Amino acid sequence: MTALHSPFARKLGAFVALSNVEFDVLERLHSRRRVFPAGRDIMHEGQANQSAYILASGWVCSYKLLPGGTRQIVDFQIPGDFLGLRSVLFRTADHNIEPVTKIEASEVLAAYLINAFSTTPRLAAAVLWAASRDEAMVVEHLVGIGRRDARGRMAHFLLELGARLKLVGLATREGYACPLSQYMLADALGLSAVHVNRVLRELREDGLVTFQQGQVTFDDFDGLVTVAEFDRHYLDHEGPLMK
Amino acid sequence: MTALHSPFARKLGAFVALSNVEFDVLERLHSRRRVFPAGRDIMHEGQANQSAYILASGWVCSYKLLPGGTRQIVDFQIPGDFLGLRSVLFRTADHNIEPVTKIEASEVLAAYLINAFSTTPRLAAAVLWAASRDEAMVVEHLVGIGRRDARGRMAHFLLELGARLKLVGLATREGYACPLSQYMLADALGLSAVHVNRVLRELREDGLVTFQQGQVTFDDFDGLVTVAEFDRHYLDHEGPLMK
DNA sequence: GACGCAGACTGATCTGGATCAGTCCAGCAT
DNA sequence: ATGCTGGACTGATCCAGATCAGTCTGCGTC
Repeated sequence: MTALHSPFARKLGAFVALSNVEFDVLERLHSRRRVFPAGRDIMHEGQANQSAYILASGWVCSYKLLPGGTRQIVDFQIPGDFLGLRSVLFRTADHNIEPVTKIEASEVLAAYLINAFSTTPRLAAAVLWAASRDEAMVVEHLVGIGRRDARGRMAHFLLELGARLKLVGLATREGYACPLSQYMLADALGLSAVHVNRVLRELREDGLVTFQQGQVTFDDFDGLVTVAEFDRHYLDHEGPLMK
Repeated sequence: MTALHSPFARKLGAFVALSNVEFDVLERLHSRRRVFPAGRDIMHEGQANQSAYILASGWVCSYKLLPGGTRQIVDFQIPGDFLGLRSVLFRTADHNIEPVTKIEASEVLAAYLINAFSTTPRLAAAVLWAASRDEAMVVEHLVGIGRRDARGRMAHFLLELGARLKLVGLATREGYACPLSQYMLADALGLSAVHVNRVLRELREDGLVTFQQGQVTFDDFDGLVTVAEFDRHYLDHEGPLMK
């Protein structure tokens, strides 16, 4: 059953047990499918009247630029994730979105969404859940940057990404394919690219993880969990909440 | 008209122009009002089946603890803010909540909320908006910790708090009352208490802000905005979106 | 009125990670 | 074949902020 649905519907289905009608509304939500090339931003901070998207395939990152020229990547999105939901709610985008790879995404019209809430109110709760899950990830990211050292941050980041990808079938306990450059890791983790490189080497030399040629390999999963202080329950919400 | 409503209804009213019926539903949402003393946590990470609250008066902070013993304060909540919405959606709390002062808060039952979404779907959008606004603040906080230095972080933090408090009538352009200790600031900004003290002194000596005896005074608002790289549009969403 | 305690504050020292200034590839365009 | 570009990688140096080890209030309490 789940295999028939989009990653997005699958994700929401993990929260509320959805009826066929609700699944239908969901699938019809993403009507206009579009393809974007890697590297060129699809959304800019300050831009008004942006539409939101649901990511179907590929990776993107959301980031903010500071006047000083540095950037902070807030999060990466993978298939099934919302892109720019806040930008719709706020009428003007409060962050930038750049495809890391070529992506496919379907446009979601705000009016459509509100309308779906009226006809199928449980979807409102489900979308609220998805938004809260995103927030939880940003919070975890914040804690990492505020209180973990570079090694811990990197370890935690690689594990979290693994957990998220596993959920959509793109990772195993062994590892996963990862199209991120060390520069992007640096911008995400609040480090310099130079230091990212060193930390990655350390982790590799300690036999914990290897990140080379776009491939993350867990050499010692449990060891990595330890240095990351990774909470194994984080992100598994054990089955639908609302029946 | 707005003065008649709770801070929470006021906040949502800033997003959707609410009908009287909708206002009524909103006010009935927070039924059971409770009082909690300062200092003793009202929610613990890992705790199941927590209820959510809407803060009516006082300050609280949400934080996470790391195994190492350090803590990261994720955000402070002020009147009108949701407490622990994620904990309800996830069934188990993913952070701790500690009242900074004595607080009054009204319990919100999940079933009640879902029900309100069905009868008044526009409220669903409004709550989603409020949740997104919270997320936007966490994101800004993340960017600050990741890419701003200690001075900038502190300056930005004090300005943001000012902006939020002004919205509920608890601050002016001159300053505001702030019950936070330097230790709390440290835990929020990812700094040590010692360094918070020094940064605060620097900002005071530079004639930018004074934070003494629970009182924040903006000595040079524009100067502060400059060192904080504070976006003046951040957090003012210029009137109701949905008419 | 002394004891205990929490918060603000300070100086001295240490260190994680930034910054600077590169090299060394593997494409890929000319 | 030659140059160019972007990412991975390295060594040397520097500095923002942590840590350690205090002092100095004011305030509650026994």
